[in-house]
Amino acid sequence: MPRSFLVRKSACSRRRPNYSELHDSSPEFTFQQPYDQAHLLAAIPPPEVLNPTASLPTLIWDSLLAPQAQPIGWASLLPQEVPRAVELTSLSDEDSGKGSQPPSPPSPAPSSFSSTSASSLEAEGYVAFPGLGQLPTQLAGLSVAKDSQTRKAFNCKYCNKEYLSLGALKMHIRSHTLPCVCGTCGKAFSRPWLLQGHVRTHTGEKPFSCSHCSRAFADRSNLRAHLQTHSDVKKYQCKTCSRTFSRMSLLHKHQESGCSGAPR
DNA sequence: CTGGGGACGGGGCCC
DNA sequence: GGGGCCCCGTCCCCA
Repeated sequence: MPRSFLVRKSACSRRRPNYSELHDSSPEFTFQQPYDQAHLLAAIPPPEVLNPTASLPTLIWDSLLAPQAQPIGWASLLPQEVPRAVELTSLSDEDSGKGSQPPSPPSPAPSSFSSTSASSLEAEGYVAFPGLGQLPTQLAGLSVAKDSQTRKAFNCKYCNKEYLSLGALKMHIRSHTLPCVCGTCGKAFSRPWLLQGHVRTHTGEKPFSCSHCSRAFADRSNLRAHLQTHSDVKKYQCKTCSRTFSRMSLLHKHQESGCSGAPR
């Protein structure tokens, strides 16, 4: 699915995504530059708490994921560096980065989503939005439908997508409201860890390093893709010519350009 | 044209 | 049931 679904690629510094058009204030999460280098260094957690490979499934290329492929330091730059955050309602959310994250100060404050019974909100015709308090269901873009049986279905009013659970819908709605805003460039994201990954583009932090070469990556997925380049047998194979590719997109390109059928 | 890196999205699993 | 975390996937750009 296109990444533009949530946030259309735009120069970060150019515009603030239409988050503000959906509601008018109080981003749930913000990051802001400049980051304190001392914090970046001091925040490197011990290896035992960094074990991003622990839960990786066993795939053909997983053997390449050596222990070095670990975050070498997630900068816990947040607590001191969110001067513009109106209310940092959930620090733990911010720590829930895309990759495995080092420990962070516990956050007793739950997000506004979880602080109120969804069902009671629903019953009252209200829905909670991060940083927004509660909005009338109609304004929030939430509609509740029932199928022909007894099971409830939750429809997003922004796109009419249907979900079977309120939780799934709430998460989906975040993709419309984009509550996580970068304090540096104003770009908005649906989830804290997306913002966290984005912040790395500002900080230059690259916690995921390749065990086979000196490269490091800010994104675990990109490391995974990179590891494919070290493998003779790559993950994606053309059924016609048996040629393998490191990425699905490359395989698609290969097939679209007309596979000759001859092995290469 | 191909390969690879960077950035980022949603779905789903697990706790 | 909700949130954290991870995987898979895609698009864009560049060499």
